[in-house]
Amino acid sequence: MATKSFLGEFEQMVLLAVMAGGNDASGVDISQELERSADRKVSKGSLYTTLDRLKKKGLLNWRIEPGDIARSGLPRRHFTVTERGVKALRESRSALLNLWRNAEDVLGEAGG
Amino acid sequence: MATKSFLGEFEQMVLLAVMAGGNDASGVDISQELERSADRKVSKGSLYTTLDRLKKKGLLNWRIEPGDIARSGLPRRHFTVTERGVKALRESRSALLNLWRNAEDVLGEAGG
DNA sequence: TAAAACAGGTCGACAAAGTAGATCCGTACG
DNA sequence: CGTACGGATCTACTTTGTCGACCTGTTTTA
Repeated sequence: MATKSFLGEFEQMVLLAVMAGGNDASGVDISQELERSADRKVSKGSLYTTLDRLKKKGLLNWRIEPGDIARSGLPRRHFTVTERGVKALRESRSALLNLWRNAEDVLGEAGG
Repeated sequence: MATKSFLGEFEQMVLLAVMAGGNDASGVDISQELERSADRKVSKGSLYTTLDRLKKKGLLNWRIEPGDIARSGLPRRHFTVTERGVKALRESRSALLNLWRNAEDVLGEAGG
């Protein structure tokens, strides 16, 4: 368990946002999900940079969807969290859940 | 809501660890809690650096406890999460909870 | 009592993550 | 054409994350 690599806060959120719509999101989907669920506005730069890093770490992948639909013409990327990504997410969640549990007195119940 | 500042992953965990034992932890308490609940081993350097930064941001405070106890007459710091710290933690938790909820299909239930 | 062995902490430095603005490219529209 | 626009990339800078080495008083102990 030595060199476990932890997810940064934003990385974690991005990964989660990718999965939110069925683990096949476009850049726009992601930023909308982030804005909705985390009340967090991100710039394109921030988002794509993070997406790239996540891929470099093998936690995420994408395929190019040749565009001939809707707005027709432009290809766009569809992102998918990999197995490793899901695993990292689980670990991260479990750690946080533990910690929150122990601080519950002050933080208040998780449910609310 | 403009310049909301988000907690980094580690900062968050440290804050949580401080509260775990009643919001009055020593450096050692914190690193033990981190190790126990998050299965995460941290060096003194990492820990104290983060603690300092957290204080600089007003999310944490400490007082020096003059040492007069048994084997260690050394003074040590006792850390406490501030109101703002608790607030930041709550926000962070709520965002993550939302995101997790939407990704539940793949991550599995939160309860476990 | 000098010198290890310790506990608790501080420093300096560097890697990784977070963030945004300018820019680019192909398409739609007037 | 020229402008607006969605989608994405690049460049560059700030914050966080992480450590190892060093420092300072305390006990132990030969």
